[in-house]
Amino acid sequence: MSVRTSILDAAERRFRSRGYHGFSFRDVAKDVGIKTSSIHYYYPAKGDLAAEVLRRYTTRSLERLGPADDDRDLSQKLELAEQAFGALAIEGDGCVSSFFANEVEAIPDAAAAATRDFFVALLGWFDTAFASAGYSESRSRAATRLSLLQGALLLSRVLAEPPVFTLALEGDRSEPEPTLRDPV
Amino acid sequence: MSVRTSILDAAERRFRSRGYHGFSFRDVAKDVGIKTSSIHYYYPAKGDLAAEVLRRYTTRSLERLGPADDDRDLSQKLELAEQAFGALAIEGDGCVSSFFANEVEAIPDAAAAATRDFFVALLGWFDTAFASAGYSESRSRAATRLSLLQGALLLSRVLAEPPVFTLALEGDRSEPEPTLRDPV
DNA sequence: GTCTATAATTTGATAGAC
DNA sequence: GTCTATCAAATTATAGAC
Repeated sequence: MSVRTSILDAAERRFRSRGYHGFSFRDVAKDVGIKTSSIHYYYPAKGDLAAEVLRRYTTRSLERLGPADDDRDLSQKLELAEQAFGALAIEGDGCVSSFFANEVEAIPDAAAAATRDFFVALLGWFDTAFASAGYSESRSRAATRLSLLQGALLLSRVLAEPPVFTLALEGDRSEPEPTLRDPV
Repeated sequence: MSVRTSILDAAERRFRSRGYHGFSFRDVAKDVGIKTSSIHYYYPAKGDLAAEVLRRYTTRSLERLGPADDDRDLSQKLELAEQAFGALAIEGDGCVSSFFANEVEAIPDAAAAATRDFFVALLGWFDTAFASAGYSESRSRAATRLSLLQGALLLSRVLAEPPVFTLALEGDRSEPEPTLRDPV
């Protein structure tokens, strides 16, 4: 595996577990077994490294999910997405999303843009999946679905209890709450 | 208003918009109009300041929501919670939750503990609200509800579009997706 | 209580040898 | 490409005068 890839891998792990400002070039250098100046050789600034990690993550995520408009069942697609997020919950890491969510105003422009691109891409994927299955209001359904997955991941991470992720998804399959769906 | 309170207010704003490591004592000092050493007088370490901000936020949130088991309708309670999170979405700030969600492993113990306490408290509030309304599986419903609100807030923040919050909540009120609720 | 001054460390980043 | 050496700036935090 190339040094470039090793750097990306190590940086991704650090970004996911500690946020943008939660680690330094030294940490990554030590992880990879090189010196900090070598990281700068591949990625001039920390923001460049972050943006590249995010772009790779977006690509990988979309590949894992597959086309949003192919002939698979909607349930199959949604379940796949659930599994993808669930895997992150078990690893105990955050998603790239929560990644820089709170720090979005405190990171370089390139990294912030890549973060937004990730959300736009995933929201679009869910939107297309719902629309191609014939559902109306596909965009709000997409926003709901993505929000639920993100939030569930957040909870399981903060509470350090992966089962919380499953619990949150279970609640979504219970009988609907009439009073909520028909507000007074 | 006391200096102590001004410090907490300024710190809370900074924590919410930039994360734990996204600002320095200098920023807060400048916000308040004092010197950094004065902050240390009230809060010896940054972790103490963070923990206090979080504890205050938890208390304030619970006060705003009111008792989870009083005789108000469930829909009324849920709507209040929705409004509370929605207000944050409009302000463009994150919730204390997303606060340190991703950084939870990179912040002092006291702050991490206070972050978890917040989630436990809010999860408990929803749980009690559902249970006292006679709903079964109140805990999974609570996890779902809190996840949805957190995730919707996250999305609206990253996409810098407060309406996304409303959109995500709307999707939850649409007709359920049969295939999802009855997985193959 | 608030300040000045400063310590001690860490940070992202650069220059240049090999 | 990877290293050594180093920089300038920023960071949390402390000591002590007033």
